[in-house]
Parts: sequence; C-alpha cells; structure tokens
Amino acid sequence: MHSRNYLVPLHKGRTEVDFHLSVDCVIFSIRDKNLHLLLNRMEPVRKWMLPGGFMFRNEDADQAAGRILKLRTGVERVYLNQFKIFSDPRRFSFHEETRKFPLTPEEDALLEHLPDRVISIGYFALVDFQSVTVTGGDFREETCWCPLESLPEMEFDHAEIVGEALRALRKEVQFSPILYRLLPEKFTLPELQNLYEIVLGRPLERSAFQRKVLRWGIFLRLDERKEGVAHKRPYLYRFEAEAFRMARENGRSFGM
Amino acid sequence: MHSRNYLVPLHKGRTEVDFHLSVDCVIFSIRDKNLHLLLNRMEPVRKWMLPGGFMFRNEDADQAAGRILKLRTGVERVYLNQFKIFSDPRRFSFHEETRKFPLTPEEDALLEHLPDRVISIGYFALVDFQSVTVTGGDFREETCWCPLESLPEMEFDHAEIVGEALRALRKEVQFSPILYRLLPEKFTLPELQNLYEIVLGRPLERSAFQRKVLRWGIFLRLDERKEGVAHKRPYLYRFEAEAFRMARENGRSFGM
DNA sequence: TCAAAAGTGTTCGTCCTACACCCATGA
DNA sequence: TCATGGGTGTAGGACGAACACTTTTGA
Repeated sequence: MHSRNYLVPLHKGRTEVDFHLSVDCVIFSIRDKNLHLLLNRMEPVRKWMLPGGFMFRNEDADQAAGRILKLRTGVERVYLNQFKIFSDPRRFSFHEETRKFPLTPEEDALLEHLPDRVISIGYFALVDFQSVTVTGGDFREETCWCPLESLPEMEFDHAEIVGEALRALRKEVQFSPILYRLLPEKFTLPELQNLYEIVLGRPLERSAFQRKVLRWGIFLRLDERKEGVAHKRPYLYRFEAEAFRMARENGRSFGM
Repeated sequence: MHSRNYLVPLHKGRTEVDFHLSVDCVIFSIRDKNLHLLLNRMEPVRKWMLPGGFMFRNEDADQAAGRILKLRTGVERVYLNQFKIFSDPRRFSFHEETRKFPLTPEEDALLEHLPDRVISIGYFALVDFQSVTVTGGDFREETCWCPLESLPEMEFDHAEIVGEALRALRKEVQFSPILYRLLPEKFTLPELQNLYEIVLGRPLERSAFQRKVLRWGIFLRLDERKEGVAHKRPYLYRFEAEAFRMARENGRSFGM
C-alpha cells in the first residue's frame, strides 16, 4: 500500500499553499431615501476600503463577520449574508502593499515568513441607519457612510466586491423579504416600497406592491400611523417572525 | 502617527492564523431517473468523501474546482457553482486525523509546523452522466456514483456539505434553467420534467410544465424524436445559448 | 388491438397591471 | 382649500392548475 501522505498537504516544494483569510463586509443602510455603504480608510493618502479584518483562530467566517460588524457599527444580530469568496491569486500581495511605504525592520522581518496571498470572504449586511454608531475600529480609521451612486475609488478589488454584493442582494430579494431589515422596527409600506425600488432599480405600482407584500402575511399592521409627515399618515407595520416561519414552512415565497 | 502594523497580520502571539484551503465538489448526475453523487474513499476502512483537494498556489477557487472536476470525471466546462464555505474551527484537524493511523517520522515532523485548520469551499457541479469517465484521482482511490437517497456515512462534515449543496441547487432552480446541464446535448421535455420533479421533490403537471419552459424561449425543438423508447416518441430539444443570453437581458426569469 | 406516454386544447381561478377614486393632512 | 401622498376598489389580461382529448408507439 502506498503512503498516506494525502493527509499531509504542505510539503516543501509542493504546490499547495497556506493562506490568510479575511472577511470584508459590504454594510448597506438607507439614509435620505438612498442606499449607503459604510467605508473606512487608514489615512487620508490611501483609498477607501470596506470594513474587514482577518479571521481569528477560534471563530468561523460568520463569527468573524459578526465581530467586524459589531466593532464598526455597535449593532449585533443584524442580517448577514456570505455571498462570495474572492480568491484571485493576484488580488492582494503583502509584499506589494508594504513596498508602498516604510515598515519597521521587525515588521519587515515578519513579512518575510508569511504567505503572500489573502483570500477574502465577502459578506453583505443590512442595518438600520438609526441604530448604528459608527466607530473607527481597532485602528481609529476615518469612516463614512457613502451613497452607493457616488462611491470613491477603492483599495484592492473592493469595488468589485461591492458590485457582487449588490448582485447578490438583488438576487436574494427575489426570495426573501429581507429588505425590511434596513428599516427600524416599525416602518410604513411606502418606506418599504422605496427600498424595493432602489434595490430593483425600477418603479413599482403602489397598490400592487401593497397587496403583494401584505399577502405574504408576515407584516402586521399596527394601530399607529407615522407621525410628523406631510399629507395622509401611513400605517406602521412590524415584521412578525413567527408568521414568517410558518409561511415559509407552508412553501410560500417572498419574491418581488 | 501610530504604526502601520495593520498590514502585518500575523504576529507571534496574536490571534490571526493561517489556513489551508480546500475545495470540495458535490458532483450531481442523473442515472436511472435518480440523482447520484460522485463519492470516493481512500481505502475500504475509511468512510466515503466528496471529491476535493487543496487549492494550489497560482489558482483561484474556480480554477481549483475545475481542476478537481477534470481530474475525477474527465469533463471540462461543466456547470460549477460555488455555494458556501465551511469554516467551523472544529470541522477538521490534521492532528486528530493523523492520530488515527501511523505516519512516517518525516510526515509527522512536517505536521508539527502546519496550521491545524482547514477551511473548505463548497462547489456543486452538474454533469451529464454519459460524458463522464470516473477516475480515482491522484491517489487511485475507490470511486462510485451513489444515489442521493442512500448515501453512506461520510467523513468529516461532508454529509452537511451535501445537504447545503442540495439546498443551493433547489434555490438556483428558482432562477435559472440549469437543470438541463444534467442531460446530454439533445434531450426531451419529459426527461427535463423528471429532473425538476426530483430536485423540487414534487410532481409537476405535464402540460403546464411544457408550456412554461417553452415560453422561456431557450429550448429549440429539433426535427428529431427520441428513438428506442416505448410508446409515442417525444421530440428532442437543444439549449440555445444565444437565445438564453437575450432572454435574460430582457429581464425574463427562468424559475419553476 | 390496447395500454401507456406524449402532445395539444379548454376551462377556471388567481394574481398582476393599470388606473380610478376617495381620504387625510400640512402648507 | 388645495396639492400631494396614502389607502382601497375595479376592470382586463396573463398565467398556472387541472383535466380532457388526440396521436403515436411497442408489446
């Protein structure tokens, strides 16, 4: 019988390799009737980046994404969707990046022994703008909410990651009522319709929209109406988790 | 200004970690009107596994999956879908695995310096059974096509990976006409209907099914009929890539 | 000749589209 | 009071579910 070396993947001289794994989060939120992304940058001379970080020793990818999101926005238990991994061998090189500015000798020595490749797991998150407190994370970076239509130039392949996140979000909307996750706990149907119009990129007919989402049976109309708005005040609704669970088990679909 | 050590992720004593990255393929095919998976095992005393392997230095995840699929089935340019990553810290441990049987001292020494964690990228593939030549891969393992309903006990978390692959396949079928990829180039509508019934797990009505898929406008009816079958011979159809591209651009959807 | 499979037609109900209409409210 | 946004009603059309009917074939 031949050797069992199929369990020993990394010989010197073989072609397999170690990686660093990072998580990058495309954090969507809604503000002034427009989708925004949370971006940050290390210093003003560098380009903007998606909030992200390396995976730790004792966590899985979902936990890493949750940790990063908590760190940057303060919120927990938000909607997180792992939509794609970015594994192009040339997407990131420590040696190229660090050549751009001076390192301490200690840092330089460390880099010599590191694998050069970083693979990133892309997540997108939907957060309620009002519940978020933006922070600069571990490195006190500059952060901002940037409208989706006017994104700045971004580091690495982060512009591509945003594009794929949007595609994934649009796809998910065909299945799942997730967009309400961008809104506060109590929201109105016109607010929800506005989200669908932004994400799908086309206007929707009011009465058809309302009938459709109400037929899902997962949004409960409250006895309150939205205050402080011009014109007729719309009803407030709330997502009913239990009703959603039951409707989904009965095979109902929630696509627009 | 503080240190730029955000670019130097792996200090001794910090919590970030290297990983091995593998790709595992759930290879679906259709045989005797049933879904089958390609499985392999290293030796009879071990459990069955999904075909997989480590990612190489100069390839991305899609290329690794394509390489593994080519190695195991001989086919290229098949449908491949990267559906999820499996990153539980406890899903695989080299040290636990290798403790199960003896290693050479050299192999043992190598393992000492390896990260212990393997993260796997899950792909599912749809292949035409007739075009496949199954091989044992680099290690001449035993391989088999196993019907989905009677899977054996499997190594690691591979049973979970199969479950997630099925879920992803069912989801994809709501969008995309991919199931024809399990069939030869020329196929009949009853054959296609059989696939949808298997994957969706419910019977479909013949006339409704045919009208729906023909309305997609992507399957061209040929002047031939299936030969060698009992009863009335069904027409043969062929997928039209160009028509599909156009229909998709016009916003048509292909869900069942 | 007959049973079974495949293709086609018909009916009915449901949902989507579109617009119309009325209501409520702040300016 | 009036312009505007929001809730509801209604007619028409597209589509799916269910089933009937016809055609074709091997047994």
